[in-house]
Amino acid sequence: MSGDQLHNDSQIEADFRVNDSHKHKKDKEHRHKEHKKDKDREKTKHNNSEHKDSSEKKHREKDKHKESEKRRDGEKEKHGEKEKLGEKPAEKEKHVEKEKHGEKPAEKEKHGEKEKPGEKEKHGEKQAEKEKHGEKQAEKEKQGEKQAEKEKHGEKHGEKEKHGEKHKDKHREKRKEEKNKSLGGSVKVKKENGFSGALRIKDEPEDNSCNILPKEHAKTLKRSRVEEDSEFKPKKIKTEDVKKTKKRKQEEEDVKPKKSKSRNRGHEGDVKKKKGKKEEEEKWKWWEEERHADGVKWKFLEHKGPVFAPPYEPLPDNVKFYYDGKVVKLSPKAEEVATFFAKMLDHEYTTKDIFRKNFFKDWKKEMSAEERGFMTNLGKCDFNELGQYFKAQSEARKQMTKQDKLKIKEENERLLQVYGFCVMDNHKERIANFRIEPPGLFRGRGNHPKMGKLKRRIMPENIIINCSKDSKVPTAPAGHKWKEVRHDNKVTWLVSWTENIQGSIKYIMLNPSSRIKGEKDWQKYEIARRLKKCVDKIRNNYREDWKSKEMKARQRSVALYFIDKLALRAGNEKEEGETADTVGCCSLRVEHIKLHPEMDGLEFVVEFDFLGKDSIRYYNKVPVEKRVFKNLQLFMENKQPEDDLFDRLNTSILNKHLQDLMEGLTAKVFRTYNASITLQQQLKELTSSDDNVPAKILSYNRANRAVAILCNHQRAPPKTFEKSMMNLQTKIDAKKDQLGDARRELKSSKADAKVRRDERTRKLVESKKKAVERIEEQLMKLEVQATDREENKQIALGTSKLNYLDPRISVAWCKKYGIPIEKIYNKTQREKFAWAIDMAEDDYEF
DNA sequence: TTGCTAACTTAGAAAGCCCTCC
DNA sequence: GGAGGGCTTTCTAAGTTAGCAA
Repeated sequence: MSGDQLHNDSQIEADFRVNDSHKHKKDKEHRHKEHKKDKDREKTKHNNSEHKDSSEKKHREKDKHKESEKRRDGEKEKHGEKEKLGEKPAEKEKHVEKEKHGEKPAEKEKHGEKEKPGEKEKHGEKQAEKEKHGEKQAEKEKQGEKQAEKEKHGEKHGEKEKHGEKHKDKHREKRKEEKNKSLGGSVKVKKENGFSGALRIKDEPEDNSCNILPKEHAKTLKRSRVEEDSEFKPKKIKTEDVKKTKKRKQEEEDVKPKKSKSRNRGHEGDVKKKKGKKEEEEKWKWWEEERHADGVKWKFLEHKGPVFAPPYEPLPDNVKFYYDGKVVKLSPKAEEVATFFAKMLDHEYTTKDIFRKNFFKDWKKEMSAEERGFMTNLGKCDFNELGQYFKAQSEARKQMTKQDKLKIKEENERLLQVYGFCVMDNHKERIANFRIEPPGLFRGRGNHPKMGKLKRRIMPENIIINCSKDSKVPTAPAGHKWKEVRHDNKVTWLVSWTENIQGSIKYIMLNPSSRIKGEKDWQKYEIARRLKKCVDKIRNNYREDWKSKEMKARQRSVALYFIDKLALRAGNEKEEGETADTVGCCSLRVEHIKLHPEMDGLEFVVEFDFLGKDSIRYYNKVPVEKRVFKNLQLFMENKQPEDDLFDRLNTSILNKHLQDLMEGLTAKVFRTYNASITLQQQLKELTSSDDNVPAKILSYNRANRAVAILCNHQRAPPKTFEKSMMNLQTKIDAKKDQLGDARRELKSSKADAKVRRDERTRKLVESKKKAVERIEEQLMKLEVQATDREENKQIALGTSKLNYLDPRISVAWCKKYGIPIEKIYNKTQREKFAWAIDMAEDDYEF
């Protein structure tokens, strides 16, 4: 069932989301009103089956939660320290009783306040050990239940109230069904990736000292740099290489043969090292210079402003639009929006109900009153001629003469030269996206409730320019003016505007090769390296918290365990009806996991199934530690599928906690850390110095793939995948035949040589031998290529390579095994990672 | 503490470009 | 030389995080 069949009434969906930690605008607006209503509802909640207002409901949940918290807090205060430990006298007695009867350390640990921290840790280990090595299942479970019972105390009451009400909600089932459909049949749903944690490397034999000071990590760098918190020193100004711009074209020329060589799988030929080296020498090595003081992003910034989308060109008269079979000459505005739809006719989007509904609604707003009057049914609109016209145009573009193509290319190059660069602190830097997004129809991913809405044309009057006071402010297009000119050197953007779909701000920023982006990237990996030093401590810490008396701490620790073990994203709360229903760790709902005490011969298996960022499905079956499993059971107790799994947790709470554990630590850092450490470890495991270059590259790709799988970087299999695999197989078969022939020839020449014993035949044998070797190598390369491609069918390597893998690991690997860096990073990637390529030696350790 | 949002990173899809092969 | 196909680049959506204000 396709995702568009999901309900498209976002209100309905919003109505039945029960989440006591959700915060919404609506809530705020209605806060005072709701508060009053709340009390009344409490009285009548048992018959309350027809609530229509989600914000009301959420607010109620929130208040109940608060009340429950208050109750607990009150109790805590009353009972002093004992309460802090979550244990009432009676319970304590029970506990002593249990100990008498030979309770396991697990029980003791629950009451860990009695133990010294060191003992605690030991206990934790022992416990894990014991659990692994055959404590009786039944006993364990019983224990877990008791524990859960106790720990829920003081919270359960509120929870029950909450759920008593929830059970009444008749629409919930509907929502559940829809969610299921969404998970099972959304457009972007991919095959199960089926990985377990097997690829993960969790324990580094490194010292586990927790180095939390950012200053320390700087020592590990090749060159020292000014620390974030250090006093600002005026940056050394390095004169810009004036040739650089002119050289760009030249460079591209230089790179062409390089590219071609590196792409040519048949040849392992050297790249043009000399030219490459020269190129790099002339690059500005910002990483050898001092950084700006904290917060200051630049001292001088000058640019030419953005490039606007070309104005709309009306359709030629012979291209007709029909409504209900009759030709309709649309007004210019309506026609423009109609062309947006027509250009997407081949796309699945235009078949989706939500898309069509949103489009038609917004299109109507652009129509004249007359058009609006009679065009009331999108189904009666015939865009086919328009669609064909655009297809023909696109074909014509492909068929253009070389000269015409060159003209366009030159014009693009001219635009790039004018608008594609800025001057930042005396250096000419490339801008990433200097073109303003053209108008069109919004293409949200997954089941986005706003797909199909009209993305309006951005005008200069919508644009905020950011540059330095002493720079030449870009001039607005004739007859227009900028919305605002700002001089804010605490931000990195050059241009911004607010888009109309989500009301979010869009920016024009610098290219990843720029100093400003590179520095940030470098810093990101340094933070991840700092995490490496304290990750053991943090892991021990969260393991301890699995036994905490505080529900919040338990949830936090289990969530952190997932983030660490499974590289899940933090999972911010999202506004319902505004975006696709996707989740991350903190926003997981009960319906997203299934608990299996035993599965496929493994104990305590958690089955995850949810849509993550970009509505990419995350499916994984993971054996977890018993304590995690029991905690999950506890978190799910008395909850409905659509309730938050971690109802006491959000990303803000989690990140604040992480900040206390290590300066600069956030949930995201775990992804970077685990990705990089996995790459390093996998490279060590997979690379053999005896291998030839293609085999080593296959090992690299496999290591990269392990990370991509860990991070769940999926892609839709290329449309031409099957065909290209078949072609490759044909090539392999042909090569095998060729090899057979060559071997036969070698054999016969050898026989010949035995008889004749002359120089000529001996030489012939030699050449036949070489031919066989050459073909064997070619065959091996093809086979490696096939393996690589097959393994890569649904995995996207680029995202992890670009965003999660410390490039110095790759650089060091290349240096160590004599692999040209061009085999791993293409030109753009080399530009982005210039800092790493320059500074990492073959012995670099992440 | 909560809500809001600016600023930035991360993400997959689509478009564009260029190489290989016939 | 042009068709096919793979790699690169562009595009922009969708996340995360920090910081501010009430």
